[in-house]
Amino acid sequence: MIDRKEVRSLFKSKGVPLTHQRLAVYEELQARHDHPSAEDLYEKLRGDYPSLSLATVYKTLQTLHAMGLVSRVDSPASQARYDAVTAVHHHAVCDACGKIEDVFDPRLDDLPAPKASGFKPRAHSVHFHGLCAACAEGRRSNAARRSHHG
Amino acid sequence: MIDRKEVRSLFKSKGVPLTHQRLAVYEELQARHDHPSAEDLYEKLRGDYPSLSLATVYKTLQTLHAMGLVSRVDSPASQARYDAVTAVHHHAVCDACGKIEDVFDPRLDDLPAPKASGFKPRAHSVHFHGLCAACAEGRRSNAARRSHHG
DNA sequence: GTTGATGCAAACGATTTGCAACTGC
DNA sequence: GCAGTTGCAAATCGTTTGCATCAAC
Repeated sequence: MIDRKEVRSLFKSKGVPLTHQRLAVYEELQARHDHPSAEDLYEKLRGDYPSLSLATVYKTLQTLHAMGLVSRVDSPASQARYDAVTAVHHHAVCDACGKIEDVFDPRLDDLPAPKASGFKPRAHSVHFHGLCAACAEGRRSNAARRSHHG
Repeated sequence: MIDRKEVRSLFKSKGVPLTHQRLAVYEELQARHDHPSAEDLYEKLRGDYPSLSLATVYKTLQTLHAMGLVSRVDSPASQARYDAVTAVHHHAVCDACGKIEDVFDPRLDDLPAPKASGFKPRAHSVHFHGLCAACAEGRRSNAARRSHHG
């Protein structure tokens, strides 16, 4: 748990201005564990910050994510990607070019089920994130694929 | 590998009309392993089917997915969900209500890395899919959250 | 011949962007 | 005071939908 003082000094150390909105979004996110969306946070924080805009929440989440203070659940890919392989398998996603490779490894197919809270698992999948061979070598041959957000 | 004859009889057995477009999308998807998006498929198939529309590709992918012939990579969630927990952890996603629960289990944190193709893994996460306690019991207390697509 | 799929264009929801006003440092 | 952020509204992107036409069975 990172307290307000630490947050303040982390922002300072990175030279990023700490605004009320940024602190509010971060503290709200710290206070709950239901993985809210940008919209959820906006609706909640509107009460305390009537002038807050949804665009600011989005920008703030990007900032916090870039600083490593928050994580995004699921893939940041905005487009659904399809696969004719329906057998159990997993994926390796290149963070640089967005390429998705299939990973077949029976050791990944049988993982301990989540114990908590009565969840009834039906399936699972493992996503590796890292660099594909091409990007790791520095030849950015696939880089064109990804329309880098920023 | 499912050949054209099997595809035809599978459609017939389910009473789903097999159109040229559906066969084309499915065979294109079978032929490649780069996990194309709907748009990718559309651009590729335009050459052979100049009258093909993007909407048809989307509808066809839904149909194929419903029949279990293709799988979607990543989560079908359309909204990004955030989390102030940046430590290594995993997620259990309820297919009925969309609720996301954190899963902490050190046995999931150290999985065999993908061996193939020179991929350099940096991190990974496991997504369990199934039913949360509430939905498994039939009380759909959280169902409102999910604006069921269909 | 019927039923359901296609193609088109408009609608939609999530996210981003341009720009003027404002605020943290 | 200045650089960088905010708020607004419009733009953008992926995806869905309504409806008339057309193809599969």
